[in-house]
Amino acid sequence: MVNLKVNYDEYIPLRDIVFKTLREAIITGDLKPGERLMEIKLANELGVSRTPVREAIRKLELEGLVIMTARKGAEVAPINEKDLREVLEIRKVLESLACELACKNVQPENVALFEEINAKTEEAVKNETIEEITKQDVAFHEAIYSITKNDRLVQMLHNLKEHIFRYRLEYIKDMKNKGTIVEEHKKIIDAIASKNVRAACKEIERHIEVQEKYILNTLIKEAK
Amino acid sequence: MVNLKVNYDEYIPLRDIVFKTLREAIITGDLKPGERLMEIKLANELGVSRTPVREAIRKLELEGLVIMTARKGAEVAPINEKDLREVLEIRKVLESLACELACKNVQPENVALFEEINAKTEEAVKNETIEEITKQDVAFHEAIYSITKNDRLVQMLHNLKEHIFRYRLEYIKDMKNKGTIVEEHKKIIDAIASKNVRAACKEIERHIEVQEKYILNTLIKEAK
DNA sequence: CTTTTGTATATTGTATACAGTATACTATCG
DNA sequence: CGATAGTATACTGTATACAATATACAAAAG
Repeated sequence: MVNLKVNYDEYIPLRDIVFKTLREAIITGDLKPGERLMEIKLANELGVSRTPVREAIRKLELEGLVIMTARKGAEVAPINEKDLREVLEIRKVLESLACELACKNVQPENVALFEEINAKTEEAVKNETIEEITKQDVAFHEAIYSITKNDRLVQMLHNLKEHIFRYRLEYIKDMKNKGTIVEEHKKIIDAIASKNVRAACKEIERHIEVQEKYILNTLIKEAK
Repeated sequence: MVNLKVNYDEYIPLRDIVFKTLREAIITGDLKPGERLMEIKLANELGVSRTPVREAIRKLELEGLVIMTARKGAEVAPINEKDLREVLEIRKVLESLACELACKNVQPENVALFEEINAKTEEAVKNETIEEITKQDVAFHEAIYSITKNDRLVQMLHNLKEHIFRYRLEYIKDMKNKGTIVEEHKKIIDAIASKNVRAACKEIERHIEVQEKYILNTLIKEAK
């Protein structure tokens, strides 16, 4: 008998496509803070009916990317300093936990991957290709997540990252900061490689604090 | 002119009522792990149409209380040791963060409330009224949350607590453990009152680890 | 008797319809 | 001219209808 199996992952309900589409639009700023999400309009634009749009909005609501007002509908959640501080405060301890777990589970091949990613990051910094820097930065954190063996933690970090991406675009453009990313990552790699939990946590927290300062600076500058 | 204002909080969409109802049913075990959530059946039982039921399920899905299978529908998420460990691992660092923030913001009147709650807990332990112990235990943690000034953290802790409640019912029944709750809470109160971040974090983490052991014990016993 | 195939039924996925509320605009009154 | 009431429109909330897929059972073939 031939071993055939339908890949259930191939079928994606419209609601999930709509969900991802809207989420992306919010994160990139295509849909701006305060902008209303009108079901019929979105349904027409996406070529679907209201039902999948509504279901997608329910999910965005729980992720905190949209705010509901009864009988008025959804609007894109505002971005502000308080929200950013809250998210980063939480992200700091969760990334720290991820590093702690990474220290426990790390294998030589993981370290090799970390270093490979960081080499690519360094290259991207030299070429000043912002998109590539961002991509490699994400890859680096993902590489850490992948060895935590805590799926829920990974999921939560992904969710937080979505929120941060709404701010971070500006941050990463700030040239002064780019060189430090590679150095910071290097310190984190060394700490994890030597299974030094305390150092790994300290470094990742510092790494996020640096980000926080830059993003907040950008925010404050923009507000002026 | 009379200052009248419609209270928008009074209107609650059916989807939210259904959501809360189903969540409660899952947490209490009314809906058992693996049980299918069939839309028409639930809609009939609740006296509503499928639409609000579906939207409620979308939220439960994102909270991780139900698992979706494409074109087959939702079923109540299983409870198992891995999931519990993951949730507790995360909860530990988030409760710890809550304590840290509480240390920063604590006022004398907050400490008074903590002690009032703990006195009630002690009373409940003496009377061996399990329901009251649980209620006061929740109140204690809520009291800490309320001074963190991080709404997102509070929301996340609530979500995690839902998951833990699915296990904790058994744990709290175990008499041997009851006395220690009051002692542990006392240590946490003292640490927060004296703004000793390190001690507060240590004590809350230990507090959760004790819980973890008891719950895991119960789980393993049941599995046999 | 076992396996396969066909068919009926149940269930989800998606679209549409209807009802009620909010919003914007216009006309009327003071 | 300003304020208020009336009316039309737009939008959400909820229910229902239709389509496609999954499941269960029975009949037929081997």
